[in-house]
Formats: sequence, structure tokens, C-alpha cells
Amino acid sequence: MADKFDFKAAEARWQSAWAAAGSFAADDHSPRPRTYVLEMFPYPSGRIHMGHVRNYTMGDCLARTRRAQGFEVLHPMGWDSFGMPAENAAIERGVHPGNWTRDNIAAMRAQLKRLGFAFDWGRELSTCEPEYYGHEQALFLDLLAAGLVYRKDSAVNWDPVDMTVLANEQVIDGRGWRSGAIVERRRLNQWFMRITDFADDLLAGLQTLDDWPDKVRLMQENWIGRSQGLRFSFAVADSDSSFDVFTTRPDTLFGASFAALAPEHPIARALAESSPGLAAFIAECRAGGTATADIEGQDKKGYDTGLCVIHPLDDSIRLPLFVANFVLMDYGTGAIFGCPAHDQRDLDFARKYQLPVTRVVAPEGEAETAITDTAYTGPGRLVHSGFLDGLDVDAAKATVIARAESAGWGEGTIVWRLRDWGVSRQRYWGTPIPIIHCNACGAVPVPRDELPVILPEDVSFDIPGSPLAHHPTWKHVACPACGKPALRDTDTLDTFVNSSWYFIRFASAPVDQPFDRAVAEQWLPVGQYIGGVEHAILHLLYARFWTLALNRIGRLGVTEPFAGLFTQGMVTHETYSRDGGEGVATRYFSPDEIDRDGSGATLKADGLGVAVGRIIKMSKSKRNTVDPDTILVKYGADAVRWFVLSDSPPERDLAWSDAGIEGAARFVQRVWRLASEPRPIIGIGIGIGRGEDLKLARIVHRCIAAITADLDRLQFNKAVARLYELVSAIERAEPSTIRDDAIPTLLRLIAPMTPHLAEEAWATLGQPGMIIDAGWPLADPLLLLDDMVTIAIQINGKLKDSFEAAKGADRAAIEAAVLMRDKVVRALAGKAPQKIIVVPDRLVNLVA
RNA sequence: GUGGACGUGGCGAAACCGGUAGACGCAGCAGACUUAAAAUCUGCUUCCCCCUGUGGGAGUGCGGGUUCGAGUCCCGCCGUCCGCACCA
Repeated sequence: MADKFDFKAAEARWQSAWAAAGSFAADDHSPRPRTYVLEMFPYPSGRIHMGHVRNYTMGDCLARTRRAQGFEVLHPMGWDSFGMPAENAAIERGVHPGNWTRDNIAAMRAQLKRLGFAFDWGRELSTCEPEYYGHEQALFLDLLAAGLVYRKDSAVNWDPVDMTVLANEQVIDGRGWRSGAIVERRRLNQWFMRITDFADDLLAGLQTLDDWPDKVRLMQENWIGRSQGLRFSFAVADSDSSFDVFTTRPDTLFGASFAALAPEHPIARALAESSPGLAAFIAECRAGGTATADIEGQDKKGYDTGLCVIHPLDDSIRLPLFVANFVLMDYGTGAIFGCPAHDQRDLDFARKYQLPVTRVVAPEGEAETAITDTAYTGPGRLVHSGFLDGLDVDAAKATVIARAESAGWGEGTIVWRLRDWGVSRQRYWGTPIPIIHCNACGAVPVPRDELPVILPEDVSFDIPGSPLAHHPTWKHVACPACGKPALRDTDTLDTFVNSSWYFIRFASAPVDQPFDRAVAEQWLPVGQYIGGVEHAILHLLYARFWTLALNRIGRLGVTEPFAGLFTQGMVTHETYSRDGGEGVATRYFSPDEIDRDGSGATLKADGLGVAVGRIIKMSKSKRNTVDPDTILVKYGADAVRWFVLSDSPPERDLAWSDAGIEGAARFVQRVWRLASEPRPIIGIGIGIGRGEDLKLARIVHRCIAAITADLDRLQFNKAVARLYELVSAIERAEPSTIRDDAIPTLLRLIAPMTPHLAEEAWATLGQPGMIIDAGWPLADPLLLLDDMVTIAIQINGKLKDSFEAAKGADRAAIEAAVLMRDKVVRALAGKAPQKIIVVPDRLVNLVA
């Protein structure tokens, strides 16, 4: 009996063997075809979680497969190591963010190494180190010089107690998450990146990304939000002021019954100075506006300014001008015209303030149907619209735009939902913005030879507010332009900036510049990028933007960073809980406090039952997490890797279960037995020439072809099923030379998934070298063909029988064979079928 | 509200261009080996009916349709999940 697979020894042995051989170092000068496999790099929060394990196992499996197939593979790993959790740890536990982060990185790196991932550790980077962010500062200045970075006033969420800016997610019910203080909106002067300059390119580029999920492309498309319409000017009656509005429905202009301004609109604010009522209304809107999501229930509210605007198509028509809470300052022009009959919001508003509702678009044959409480937004022809009457909607839009342009009061235009990216953060743990503010010279870039601007580590978190702003000396510098005393910008860059170009730095990381264009372009774009859907919009959009921006300023010849994108599902687990009773919070228990059997679960501590709840994403608050380290010690890296690739399709959620990981561990041992079982001694006529096994050879080659195709499409679960079949077939086969060959072939196919097992078994079989260098098996086309096929027999589309026939048999022979089958004769009861449909080598359908 | 995805056994899932639904795994049941257990191996496992066999019927969320033939295509519902959310 063979020994059990000693995963602990094998993992250590092969991980150091790969490291010693430099097996995963990507060679910039390789003559082989290149491919770049990348998983989204982690934030170093402290520990690897199962979601990481799943993500990196998929990438690893692909990287190893590509390497075996002869590619020079770039498969790097690094750390997205700036961010708020480090600052929170500093505030809560008094540890320095840098120490906290670097300790976490060391721990997580060790965890990743124990999982045996084929990373090129020589290219490891950490965004919180000056060797990385210094180059980011240089690129920031490049973009500034190119006009793609600018400064403007912008509103932020300000926590008056913590004296800090809050992200939207940190504002809960209008209060700071930590202080509980009511959040104020403050206007600060901040840096912006001109992503809107690329709105067109970002949208058009999506069409070229065939290997992206449709879902993500659609989400980005909606986020960019292109609207085509008319921008025109309303003159305010009896005054010289006017303002612009944007509409996608210029055809409905004759249905207008009011105009409305956003509460933050400059004209509204100007009017408020002489109108206490309006000022109060604007203040009221601002109070309600902070809580973002529950706008749903909010009523349409308006304030009648008493002024009128002049209708652009007929200056005898005057429309009342309102300030209204549902008009957004940051979309379009912050002002609208209201056409109640054809816009639901306008209709709600008009009903509330008794404004006229005039239908101007009518579907064929329904011209005079009155609008009641539902606006009509469908197609139709124009009515009650003067020179537009009888035109369809599209023709009417074009006619109005043409008239506006020739008369000079408006123009056809495109409006985007996408807004410029504010990158200033009033935070410590981030990339310092390399700017010096001088009273005389304004915002002056830090000279290139003074980069990097190093984030000082001797800071205090004792007083509220930004440690950078409080630092006694750091911000005080001489202006590089005039030499007078000046101040550094004490803001840092949004962490999304760090992740917007790291994939380029992985491809090329010279000391003296962000990247070498020629070297980077050898690897880019990333062939396969793998990560969670939660980054479908922001990270992926920003990275695309940076790539386009670097392209525009001539630093990079690539326009899309990620040719292929895959978004994997989450790792989930059952929850275990006890209801605390009235007024007491539900208690959750972690899986290792629980005994689970088929029917229910009990708590180990007291032997009493607990409720088994829904299978949801692993989270600390529901205590349904499983620590990869515990699993690794108990079952080994290969079992974990095998399990996270099994069962669920990679894009769907994977439910973690003890039974599942145990099954995976059993399978690892099963494969080990195949390779390690005592083999007949070669020589003296025994053990060689034991004959052929064509059936097994066919199965082996079908599996090679199928597994190769499955891995190509990242369908790991299907490859896993095929490998089970192959193992099973080899186990059952009688000894033969085919069987002896099948085992190393199996090992090569399984190596990307369970690499330590594969190496160990490969060595045990006495195969030459390491399996990592053994290449990928190729399917023999001749063995993929079968000479016999099973043909199904249907009568009226229902399966009745089936039989074996020679592949490629002709119709007449097949028909004759079918008509002689007992069951067919019985079912037809003497009658001839009306029609016989023959699908070659597949089935015959008799229509009775 | 709006855009999208999905819905197949006890569970996770397969099923190519419309062509034998449930591969493969988990759980379960029965058996072999064992003093016993673990491990391992073999067999069964969609549901219902009966004349219990080389038998019959139903079946992919529900209701229609197209087709010789629909899990797959079309129309209408229901449900679940995700994104966006007053976008003019």
C-alpha cells in the first residue's frame, strides 16, 4: 500500500525548487510569444481571505497553463497599500500606518507563497513606497502639464468633529461614521483629472473589448451616460439675464409649461439674496439633499420666483420660473424646461403646482387622449406644435435643433453623465500631491529633481484632522519659482490613482522613470485580467482613462489596458445564528464553533441547536468566514486550490463547505495513489509490451482536447469534471503501455490546478525534470474520432430507442435499420411514418 | 422606478449551431474489506404509475407560440440577484 501524499513536505520542497529555478520569472527578452495574466492586486488588510484564494487560483491556473503551452508569461503580484484602514488602525490602536501596512504585507506574502502561486516575485511592488508613488507624482505632473489635471472648487462631506473629509460611504444617515456628528458640505479647492475629455474614447473603446463581460461594458456605458440633445438659452423676461438649459426632447418644446433651476444654480443664489423665502427654500433643499439614496420618497418641491422666461420658439409665450429640488446642478446645465405631458417628473411637479399639461406627441390615432397621471414617453407624431405638427419625434427633434442653430439661440450637443475625477483627499496615508502653493506664484509643481515628495512618517494622529497639515515642518518650503516661503499641498491622491497604472509598472519598472515605453509595450495590454465585479466601474474606468491619457501625452502606444476581463463570483458560506429574543441582537457563530450534520447544526459549546441561515458572502459581521491558513494546514494547498476551482462556474458564487474541501482532499490522495502504487518491475519480460488499450487512449485524448478548451475559456469547473472522468477511466483500465502513458499525461493536465501533487507524482514516477517544464499535452486528432456512434430514435420527437451504428453511415441504411427495430415496429403498429428526419450520426425522428 | 442577469434532482452543476436532459462532484442508501472504525472499493440515487421490465407516463419557474423536434428561439407573467437611481 502506497503512503499518503505528504502535502506539507511536498509543498515546501517544490515551492523552493520553483524559486531556485526561477521558474516564474518573466523574461523581457524572451523569444517566445508573450502573455500577461493579472489578478487585481489586494489591499493589505492583514490576512488573505477565501475570495483572494479563489481569485489568485484562477489566475494561477491560467498562468501555469499558458506557461506549459509555450508562452512567456508575466504573472506579477503586488500591494495596493495606501488607504484608510491603515489610518484607522493608527487612530484606534496607535500603530503607525506604515508599520501596520508593511507587517500585513509580510504576513499576506507568506500566505500567498504557501499556496504555491506562480508569481514573479521579482516584480513585486507596493504602492505606499516612494519607489512607486514617486513615479506616480511624476506622471501627475506630466498630466498637469498636458492640461489633463486642473484645480477647482468642489463640495466635500466635512466632519466638523474629526475635522476631516469623509467619503460618501462614511456618511451614514447624514452623520460621520466615527464621530456621529452631522456632516456639513464644504467647498474646498481640489485637483481634478479631466476624464470627461475622454468620454467619447472611453465609450467607443468598449466596443473593442470583446473579451469583457457584457455586464461590465453595459455598466460602464451607463456610467459614462451619453445623451444627445439641444442646449439652448432662456431669456428671463423684463431683465437682461439668461441661462442655458439642456434637453433630449427639443421636439416637445411647445408642451413646455415652466422652467426650473437647481437650488445651487448661480441665478437661484443671486435671486435668494433679495428673497428670504427663496433663501429658506434653498437651505431646506440642501438639508434634504445630503442623504443620497432615499430621494425616492422625496416630494417634488418648487419655489416660484415670480419671474418668467421667454419661449424660444414663440416670444409671446411666457413660462413661470421655479427653483426646484429635483433639478441637479451637476448634470447638464443645472436648469431645465418642464414638459409635463411627456416627462413623469415634470408631470408630478405640474400637478402639484397646477401648471398646464399640454400633449404635443400623440401615437397614431390617439391625438386627443388627455394625459392624466402618466406622462407619455413613447413614439408618435407632433400635435399642438405649430410648424412641427405632423412630424414624427425624430424629425421634430432635428427640425428644432436646425432652427435653433440657424437662429442662434441654441445648438445640438452631447451631455455626459460622467464627471471629472476629483483626486484630492484630505488624508495622510496616500501619495503626496507634488505641488507647492505660493502666495505670489500660485500652484507650482515640485521640480522633477526633487521628486519623490516623501510622505513623512513622523506624524501624530492625536489631534483631529490631517496629520500632514499638522506636521510642524513638512509643509513649509521655499517656492521653487520665486524662493519665498510657501506651503506644500497637504492633500494626497485618491487610492484609485495608485491602481490606475500599476499594471504598467509590473511590465516595466526602471529606477529612473515610471516605466520604459518599449518594454511595457511588449507585455501590454494585459491578456487576462481577473477580479471582482465590485471594480466593474471605478477602477476599470480610471485605469482605462489613465491608459488613454498616457497615450495622448505620448508615453504609451496602447489605448486599452485590459484586453480580456473576467469577473469572478464571491465565496459564500452558510450562517449559524441564534435569535436573541426581543430587544437582543441575533448572535452569529463561526463555522468552527459548530457541529454540522445533514439535517441541522448544533453549537459545540452547549450541544443545542442553532439556526442554519442563508448562504451569503463571507463576512466578519456574520461570522461565516473560513480562514485559509487553517484550511491550508489541515488539507494542503492543492486541496484548497482544487476545491475553489470545482463545482461552481467561476463567474458564479462558490459555497464553501467542509464536505466540499474534504472531497477535494480525498481526490488529491486518489490521484496520488494512481502515481505511487507499486509498479511491475521492468525487465525479464514483465511490465513491458502489455498491449494496447485503444479505448483508454481515446478517453485520454478526448480529455486533453476538452480540458485545453475549458481552461482556454476559464471554465475551470468543467475541466475539473473532465479530470475526474480521466482519473476514473485510468483507475479502471487494465495494465497496459497506454495506461502507463496516461498517468503522466494526467499529471501534466492537472498540474496547473494542483501543482505540488503533480510535481511530487512526476518525480515519483521517475519522469525527467520538473513537470513545470514538461509542456502541455497535445490531443491526437486521430484518437478524437470514433468509428461508432449512438443514434437516438424519436417518434414524434419523443425518445423511444437508440442503437449503435457506424459513423458516417448513409441515410438509407440508417432508415432501414431504424424501421426494423422492435420498439419502432411496435410503436408504429403497422403504419408507415409520414416523414423521416435523419440527423447524421445523431438521431432519427419518425413523424407518425 | 429603471437597466441587466439568472431560474434545471436533496445540493453545486453539465448539456456545442434547436437534436438521447441531469455528465462530473457533494450528500444519501445498499454491499465488499475490517474484530471494529477510518480509509478504500462496487452498485443505486429526477419524479410518478403498474402487469417489476428490453414496461408506461411526466419533467428544465408559470402560461402561450414557432418547429419534425425547445432547457436552448419568440411573446406574456412570476420569482431571485446585481447595477444605477429625480440624468432633463
